[in-house]
Amino acid sequence: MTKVTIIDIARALGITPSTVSRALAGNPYVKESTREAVKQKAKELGYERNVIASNLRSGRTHAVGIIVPRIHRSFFSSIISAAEEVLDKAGYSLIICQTRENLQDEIRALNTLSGIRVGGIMLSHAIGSKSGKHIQEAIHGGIKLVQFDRVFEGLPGSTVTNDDFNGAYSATKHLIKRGYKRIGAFTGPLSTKMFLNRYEGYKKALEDAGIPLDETIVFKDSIIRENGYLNGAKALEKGCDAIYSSGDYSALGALEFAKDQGVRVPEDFGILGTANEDFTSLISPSMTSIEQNPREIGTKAAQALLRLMYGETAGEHLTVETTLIPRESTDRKNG
Amino acid sequence: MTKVTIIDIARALGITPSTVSRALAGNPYVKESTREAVKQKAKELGYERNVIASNLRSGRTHAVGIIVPRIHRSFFSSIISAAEEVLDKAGYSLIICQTRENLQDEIRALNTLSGIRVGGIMLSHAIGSKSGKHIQEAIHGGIKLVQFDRVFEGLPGSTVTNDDFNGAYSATKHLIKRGYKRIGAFTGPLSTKMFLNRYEGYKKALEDAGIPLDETIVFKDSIIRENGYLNGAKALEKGCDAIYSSGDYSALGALEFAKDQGVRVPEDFGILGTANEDFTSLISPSMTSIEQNPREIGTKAAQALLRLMYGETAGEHLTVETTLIPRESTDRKNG
DNA sequence: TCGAATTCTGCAAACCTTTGTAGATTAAAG
DNA sequence: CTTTAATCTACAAAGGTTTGCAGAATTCGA
Repeated sequence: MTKVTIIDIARALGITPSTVSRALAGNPYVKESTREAVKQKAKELGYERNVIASNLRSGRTHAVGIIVPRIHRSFFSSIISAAEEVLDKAGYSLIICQTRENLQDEIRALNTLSGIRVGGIMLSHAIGSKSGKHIQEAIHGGIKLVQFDRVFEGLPGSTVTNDDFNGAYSATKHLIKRGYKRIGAFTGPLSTKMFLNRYEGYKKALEDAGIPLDETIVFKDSIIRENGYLNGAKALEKGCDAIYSSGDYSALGALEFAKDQGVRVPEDFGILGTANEDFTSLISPSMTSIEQNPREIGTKAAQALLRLMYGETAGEHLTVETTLIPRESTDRKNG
Repeated sequence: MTKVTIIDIARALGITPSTVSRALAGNPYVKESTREAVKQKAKELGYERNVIASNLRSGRTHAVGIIVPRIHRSFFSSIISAAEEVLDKAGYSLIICQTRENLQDEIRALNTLSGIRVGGIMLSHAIGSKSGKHIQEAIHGGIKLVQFDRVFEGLPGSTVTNDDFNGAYSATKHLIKRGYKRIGAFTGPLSTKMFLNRYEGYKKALEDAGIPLDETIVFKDSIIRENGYLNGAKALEKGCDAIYSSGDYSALGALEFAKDQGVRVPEDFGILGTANEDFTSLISPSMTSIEQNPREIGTKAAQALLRLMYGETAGEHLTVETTLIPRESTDRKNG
């Protein structure tokens, strides 16, 4: 049991706890010789500062929370990993909570963190969470907020999101450059801002290349593998020679359909996904994908949170660029 | 700023803080009507218990730490995810730390957690950590320890590991049943207990089937994809018709070599990996693999930690069974 | 109706650190 | 040798909760 306190040190040296506290805290008003003696004795007795007591005095923990839908999704775990590195260096501990896409769990997590008196919260909200009201309520008492990836508007604090428009734009442009002529799109519900932005990027790239938009080859229910398979069939039927997909799994579905039908990829059919999941480099043919750079999202979100807590900003909106990773599934000789 | 305290509630009701505290804590000695009034007033004033203060009084945080090499490795993030669910239900927060396989970071993490006065630590040690000495030192003061996956012997507390012997045994048996006759093994350094156990399981399965062990088709440097490719070549050269691998990535390498050479999988060459990485179900042919059930490891580790903290045990050694996931890469008609 | 048992509540200390204020000591200046 | 300034240290309160002990109120049996 370690229970050496500054009182023990003070007693051993015949001085008071306040002096010991100041000596340890680096207060310049304490004599050098005293400071040395204190440090010496502290080490000798195996003193360990009681963080809880010092937190109580200051009213705030040296911890921050991160709330994500699912920890084990590679996108989120990469963000967490990067954020942890930044926060650890700054002397903050990271408390982790997951919502399983569920509003109730999100509220629970917010309450827990606010109860612990964390200095701030990094949040990517659950699908089941339809407005930011409960978040607004939970972040009283000076708790700072950084939203990343999935963002509600109208909340205080900072945000970090991907530049989805440009990601989709450069993806589509990549397909055009490779000589594909009739490029279909896989996307999700356009009510979600992220999907909308990607769709806009896709449209803009077509427009800039003088290719008319054909809404019959835009598939707005393509976020899972099965639908990718089905919509891949439809796309081929409608004469597409390439697909830009908002996700890797739906792109994989289309790839599987093509292989099943003996359609050659990339020669006759180009496929490009989004997220750069691990498997994209491991399957055959390997799949071109848009890397979202989750580590950078995590780093920026953590740094933004530190700035909020230090009072260096009242809120900022950061974007993280995406990176095109070209692979075999679009690697055909220029048209 | 929420700064309603039990003192405010007490004052508003004309009673004392101690009664309020007891009422809120569910102490049976407080009158039902008083308790109701307290709860009512607490809600009315928006009271939020100051966890820091209560921790200071009790000397212990309602938090536990988890230390892993890398958060974003799917095996570990699944463990973390499952552990979080158990701990959250029990009212504990989970603080996350990563070592990046580095001893220095591991020591830092241990010190941080011990400084925060967590109730316990779940740990899978870094490769760079060669003995448990620094762990021993850090877990003074009643902090409980659960080691999982990578375990040092001789430390207090509990452990949770896979049943590697049986996993390898049933994997090898699966290959034998499918009619493969000459089964090679991919493994890592046998100084690591985990690899040793798997190797023993492989040997036992051969022995039970009356197949003599041939050390020339045991490849002890096969944990990465590249070596899997190279050793896949050697194995085929030596007449193997199947490979049991301690990892999925090296198995993938062998699979790629077979495909490059036109060797048919599973007809002429069976391949079986370990870890059941995402990609194993996504590649073609899909790969049979040993699932390690990381979620179960996480669940058991968290439960074991709770039992330690509640004083229900002084230490236990749990194993998690593995599960064979049969897929195309070994799916040939019985020889 | 009285005493004892039971149920309930208050007092005050304890958890350990930080910090404003005031007092003490030393050094420098007159 | 005294005054002023500069440097250092002590005192005590504050931060909010929990809990052992004692005392008050209530209930019950006799």
